[in-house]
This record gives sequence, C-alpha cells and structure tokens, in this order.
Amino acid sequence: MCAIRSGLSSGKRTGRPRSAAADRAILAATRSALAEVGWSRLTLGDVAARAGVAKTTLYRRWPGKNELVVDAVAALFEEQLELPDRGSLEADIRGVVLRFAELLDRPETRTALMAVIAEATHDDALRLRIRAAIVDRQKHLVVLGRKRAQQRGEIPPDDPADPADPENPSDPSDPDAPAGGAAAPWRDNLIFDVVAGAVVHRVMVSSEPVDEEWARRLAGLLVVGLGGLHTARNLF
Amino acid sequence: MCAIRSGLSSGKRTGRPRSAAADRAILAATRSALAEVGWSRLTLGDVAARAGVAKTTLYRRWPGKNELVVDAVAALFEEQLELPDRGSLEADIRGVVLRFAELLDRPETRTALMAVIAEATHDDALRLRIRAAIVDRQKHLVVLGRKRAQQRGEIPPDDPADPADPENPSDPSDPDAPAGGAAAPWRDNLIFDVVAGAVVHRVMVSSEPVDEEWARRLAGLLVVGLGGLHTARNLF
DNA sequence: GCAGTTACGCTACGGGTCGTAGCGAAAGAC
DNA sequence: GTCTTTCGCTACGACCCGTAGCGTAACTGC
Repeated sequence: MCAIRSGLSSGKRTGRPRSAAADRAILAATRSALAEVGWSRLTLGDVAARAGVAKTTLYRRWPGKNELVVDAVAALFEEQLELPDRGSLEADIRGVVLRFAELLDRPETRTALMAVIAEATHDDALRLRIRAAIVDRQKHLVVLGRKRAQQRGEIPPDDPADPADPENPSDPSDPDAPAGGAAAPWRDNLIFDVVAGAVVHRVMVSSEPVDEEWARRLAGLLVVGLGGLHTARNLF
Repeated sequence: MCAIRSGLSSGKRTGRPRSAAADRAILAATRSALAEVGWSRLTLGDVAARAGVAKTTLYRRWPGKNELVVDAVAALFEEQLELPDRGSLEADIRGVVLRFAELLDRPETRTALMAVIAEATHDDALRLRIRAAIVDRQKHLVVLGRKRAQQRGEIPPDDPADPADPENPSDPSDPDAPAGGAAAPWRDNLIFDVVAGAVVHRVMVSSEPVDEEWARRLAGLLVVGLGGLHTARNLF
C-alpha cells in the first residue's frame, strides 16, 4: 500500500510530517462513499469532503481514483491474515471460504474489488498494486492450508521426483513458483483460483449468500477432488 | 438486451424505423473503445464518434454507459450457445472451460465484465440485465453437461427421494431452482460458480492463461469431486 | 529561539464529459 | 402526399477533473 512517497530516498525526513489520521480518515471516507454511491459515481471531491481534508491533500498522496480505492480496500485485507488450524483440510477450506466471504459481505469490498480488477486490465502498475496488497495475502492462506494438510498426512508431502509443470517451468519470474517453495505450486494456484473464484462468483454473479452449507459443499468437492489429483494424478 | 423501447405498447409502429445498422455500429464501437481505453476512460461521445452516429442517438437507445456496455458484451455471448458433446463429463467440462476462456480472451470482455458486475452492486436493474443476457446462457451449459453425464451413467440420475436443499427450499422465486427442473439444482449452481469463477479468477486476478493443461487439471478436480459428492453425499 | 523544510487548507482555473433541449431534414408507414 | 418517428447537428448548464498558487501550520536541526 502506501500512496506517493514524499521523501526522496532514505528514512530521515525533515519538515512537517504527514498526518496519519488524515490517511485513515481518507481511506475510511473512501470505503464509506464507495458503499453508498458505488464506483462510477465516486468523486474525489466527495471523498475529501467526507474525510474533512482538502482535495489537494488527496492528490498529494494518491495519483488517482484507482490507486486510492485499492489502498482503501487493501486495508480490509490487512487485519486478519492468519487462519486458525481447524484440525482438518476440509475444515480449513471451509474456514478460508467463510473468511473470504466475510470480506465480500461488506458492500464497499464488493463494489471496489471488481472495479479495480476491471481497471487493472489496462494498468499494469495497478495490477501489481492489487497483487501485492490483496492477492498474495489470500494466496498465502492456501499455501498454509496445504502445508497443514501435508503435516497431518491428509495429502502426500511434496515429491521431489514430481516433475515440474512442463507448461510452468521453474522460471524465477514464474508466478506459479514464488509462493511456498513447493514442488508442485500449480496445485496451490489451482485451488486458489477455484476457491477465491467460486466465492466471488457466488457472491457477485449468482448473488447468493456464502453460508455454512455452501462452504461445506465446496470444501467437500475440493477435498475429494484433491485426493483424486494425488492418487490418480496421471489419470487425466 | 434491447435498448429503450420507443413505441409505447404493442408491436406495430409507424414512422421511420430505427437503423439496425446503427445499433450494430454502436455496439461494435463500444467494444472497440472498451478494449482500447478501458472502462473508466470510456466516454459516450467517443463511442458515438467511432460509430459514426450522433451522441443524441446513443442516448435515445440506452439510458447510460452501464446498459450500453452490458449489451455490447452480451452480443459476444449470443453467438455460441451450444456445446458439442465430447463424449465424457470430463471432456465436456474442459470444453466449457475453454469456451468461456475464449470469450475472456478478448480484452473488451475482460474489461467490461468486471466493470458491469461492479456497477451491478448498486443497480438492481443492471443485475437483472446481466443475468438475462450473460449469466443464464452460461449456466445453461452446465445443466446441459450434467444431463449428458446422467444419460451416460457417469453420475446418478436425479433422485426424487433426494431431499431438496433445506437452505434452498423449492421457492418459486428461488434462483437455485428455475434452471433445469433438476431435483438437486444446488449441484448445478455449485459447479457453475466453481467453473466460471475459477476461469474468471485465473484470467483476471492471477493473470495466467487458461490453456488445455489447466483446463484438464480443473476438469479432473471436478470430475473426481463430483463423484465424491454423489457417492458420499452425506460425508460432510 | 530561529531558519529551513515540508504538509496543509483554501481558492481559483481551464478542460473535459455529462445528459438534455431544440431544430430541420430524412426515412419509412399509411 | 401526409403523418410519424428517427436522425444529425448545435448549443447549453452542470458537474468533475487535476493542477497551480498562496498563506499558514507543524516539525527538524542548528
């Protein structure tokens, strides 16, 4: 996260420091306005007025609407990064599903997430910002859950003999690789896309609630399917 | 789809008819502009100029940017509704995955789909429009694939004794019910959310391609998982 | 203290887009 | 030919954008 850096390089800076309270007020005002008027009708002038700051202050910290909204939403993802160990892979998946759904339950998250993703289609810098602030944190939960399941013996440990994905060779810049140092990161990424994608689609497109019942069904589907991917990995 | 109705009530109307060519030009211009400049920088004046029509003509047919974009994108979904029978559930899933990914391969679809979904958060009419023009057509493919799999015997037929979803009782207005007249529509809906959500998430968030390899993995996960949902349906 | 530096609130501005209104001309229905 | 509706065009007020300039406030280092 973090706005425009005012100081040039190193830490020590002179002069009047930026108000951290203003930062919080601006981000909160952004979320509030987002929930009320939506993305397209959101104006920076309105945000500044809600936050009780001048419009120019806003532009001194964020280049534009997109970046501000990303930071405003990213703050919601900062709070609860860890996930308690619920004792089984199935329960952990249910936990992460409900955790993610809880975030999407806030109207400002719903509106903002889709909007910034749409904007990121034409803005590489914005995509990186989203990845660092939001996506990587969610993906970390998947890696964590997989490692726990391996420790429990629910799924086999990483097999060094398991050949790397031929279509995703171990390229240093390969986004399939950096996460957990696993031998087969494509499984983590597949699960990540399935879990996060299904929850988002359920909430945003199908407009149906993600409740305990649905989470149980999705987790059941995945646990059984994951077992199949390991036991009969060359079946398909 | 369909813009603003000019005539008052019944079919027959007198006077100069609306130019169908203008409609096509406007929608094509919208897609073109969307792919180039993105959602937030898209202006209706620009679209009108690209289409070679007056800006007022545009406002006579669509209430605003959102509705225009929905119709422009929906036209892409109209073309290929059916899916060839590929002989197995796994192959059918792969087919629908690649089919959906093909649509998302167009930059205008990527940009527009997320943007209109974000806007739909605050606009019920827009949500209905999206549902009718886009979502229902995609969901139909899932129902079709499930019926084929049942005919092949890959998954058991609908069990009349299968109790309806307690959290989704057979309410006439229940969106879990209307699709295929199945005894357990929640399975169709779950698969729909998982498949469509995973593809969208893979393309939009992970920014990775949906290729044959990935489709095979997702299909494998689902086929195994679906079998588990049927054989051990009360396990979770 | 004092000077130096940076952030802040405020005002004002040109530029762009929105969505609408009014007009005369064009195109089809009767 | 007459009637009805659409079309292209121009013009308009309203709004928002993003920036510049100013005087003031807050904090640092001497």
